[in-house]
Amino acid sequence: MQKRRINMKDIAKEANVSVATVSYVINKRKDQTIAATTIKRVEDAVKKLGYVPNLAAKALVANKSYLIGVVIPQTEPGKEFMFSNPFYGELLSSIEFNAREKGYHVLISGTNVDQSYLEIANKRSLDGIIIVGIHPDNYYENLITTSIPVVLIDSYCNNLPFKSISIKDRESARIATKHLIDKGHRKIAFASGVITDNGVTYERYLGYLDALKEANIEIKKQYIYSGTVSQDYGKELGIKIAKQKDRPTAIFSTADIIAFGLINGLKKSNLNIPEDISIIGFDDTWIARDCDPQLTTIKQDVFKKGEKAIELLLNEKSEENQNIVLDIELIERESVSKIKGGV
Amino acid sequence: MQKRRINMKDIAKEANVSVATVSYVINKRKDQTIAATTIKRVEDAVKKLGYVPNLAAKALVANKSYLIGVVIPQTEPGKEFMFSNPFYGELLSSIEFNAREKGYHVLISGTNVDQSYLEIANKRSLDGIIIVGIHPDNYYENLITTSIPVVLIDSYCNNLPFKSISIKDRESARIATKHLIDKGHRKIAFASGVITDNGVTYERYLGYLDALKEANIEIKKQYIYSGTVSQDYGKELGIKIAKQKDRPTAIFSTADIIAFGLINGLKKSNLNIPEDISIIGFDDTWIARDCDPQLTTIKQDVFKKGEKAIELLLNEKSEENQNIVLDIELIERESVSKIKGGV
DNA sequence: TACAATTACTTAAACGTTTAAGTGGAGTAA
DNA sequence: TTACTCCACTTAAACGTTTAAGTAATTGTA
Repeated sequence: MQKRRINMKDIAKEANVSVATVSYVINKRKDQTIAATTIKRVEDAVKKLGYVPNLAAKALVANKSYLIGVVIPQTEPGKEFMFSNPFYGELLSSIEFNAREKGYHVLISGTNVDQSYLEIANKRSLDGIIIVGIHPDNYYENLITTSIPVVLIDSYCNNLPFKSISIKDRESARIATKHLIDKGHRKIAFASGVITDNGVTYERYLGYLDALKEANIEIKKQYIYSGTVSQDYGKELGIKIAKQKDRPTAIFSTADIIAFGLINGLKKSNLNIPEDISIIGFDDTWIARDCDPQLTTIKQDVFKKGEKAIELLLNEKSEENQNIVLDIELIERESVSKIKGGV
Repeated sequence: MQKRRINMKDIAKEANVSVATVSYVINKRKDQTIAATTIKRVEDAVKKLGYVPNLAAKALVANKSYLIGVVIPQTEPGKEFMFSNPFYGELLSSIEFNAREKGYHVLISGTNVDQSYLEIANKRSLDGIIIVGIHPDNYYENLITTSIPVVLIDSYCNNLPFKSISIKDRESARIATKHLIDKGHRKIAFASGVITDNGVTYERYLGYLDALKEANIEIKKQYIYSGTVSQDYGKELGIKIAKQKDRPTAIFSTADIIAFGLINGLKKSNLNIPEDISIIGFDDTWIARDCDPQLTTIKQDVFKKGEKAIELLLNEKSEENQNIVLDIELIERESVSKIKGGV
């Protein structure tokens, strides 16, 4: 025999009050006056019977689920999440932590084909959706039609009416590239994942170009590499670059994990880092601290990214800035040095 | 003005049938006979009005939420998930994928203090809970009281009545250690995270001992290291081992990520791998493929682990084996060699 | 021809909350 | 004394489903 769930009715009976009173006590409603003795009776009954509210019922009447959907990029639809890049795992941790602080829970999901994620969101009456990273174009179009609040993390859909959190992507790429230029480098490569219109990668590409232009360095197509955000691509690329005739002396990589692969590939090809080639990464995940040599990189505050996302999503006050841009910091470690025979 | 949600009543009106009929059509109930023309009318109405079912209402009446809770270990309660170990990220991907295949969604959560996770589970009427890895002891005791199905992944609470998925942890550790012995090693170290009673680490420790005993090798306390499952610990340990007087010639590490750190630490101390020290890892995550040298390791099928977990959780047929043990495979790469001057 | 079975529905209660509106009674003001 | 305001509740509808039970028309069987 299935144990019946204890509900408000049971509490009401036990405390000798009506169900409404129980609801008022449990929700600590300020606009209702309840006698202290009654409150005590209800609270005792809750403890005695081990009452746990039924969120489904609450969701039904309030049309509010206390559920936040987080969409994480996947290597392929239906395949692995991009947790091989530690950045996403850390971000998810932060989102979950901050959501729970405010009484919300997190539903995860990968990129879906067509509008099925919105269907999930509606079915579940999600209170908000956080979209991390870049997804197919039509993904965003569908999103516009929903009345569920959306926050975009790390994508540039400036023409679309979404709240967003990002960092100074273009500026940070400029700073990273300038750091290499300041060390005397002029043959500077750019290594990234796929460059898409509304992605951070494109912004970082622009920042890279900015720095070169500022320093009057010619932009060379053969120094611009783009593949996937993975150690595998980085390694492959490292080996390729090592073989290249007019080799770059420094590489700006848009992710630590690519930089990590680059180091592997270059070292495998008997090049020394930073003596032969300087490398700068992006994100400052643990990978950066555990490369050999340790990675000079652009640090972003992942925890804050998650925190702000939840804040923005749950905040109804629309006076607030709807597009938060967080600061970054250049962390100098061992993978960048002055150019050989440099000034 | 907030757009009102389209519900079954609207569909019923549009299709000129009762709400019950709509429900029967939408749920494709085999035990109900509905005229083909009626089905068509209802389906057309659904499309026309863009009806999306309300899962909260469904959950309320059915006491079923189509929601599965996944508890992921955290570095500290309230801190980051252990996604720095890629194994957990991959596992979560698999769980989410397989859950969605069956119409369920995944709610993530970290380890919580006291019984609050169960409270969440009850509030949400979760249809199942998957607990990944090891959690504080009292965590499991609380879990027993619930009527929600629980599946444990990678923990050994044999005395507790939970379904579980694991691999042959003890056996695989024995195989790994034996592999080192077969290569002529006799000074074999064991490097792991914290060894807890019901954890995989303890089982692997036993397997390590099994192999040594089989080969009549004396067990030396100074060869048994345990810290945290992180590259940081591995690196620190590598440096420490390099300085040690009677250094081991091989190390069995219970996680690729520790092995990765070990390689870094040892190389930093000017030892060569595998020439000076052989290393074998565990899990076969991408880290194993991208160490330099590439890691010999024990491969486990992470996708299958997630798949079986969902299967076991959702399967009511209790005739089935309630403790699934998956196979592993030794993957030989570059980090293990015959002992120097060996036979 | 009578009645049983089948088909194709409909009716209405139930799930566990929230909340607007209602109800007495006590206290206060005129 | 009457009227009004608080206080401390209660009543009952509503949220959007599912489903057991009921019904009316049609078909099948003896």
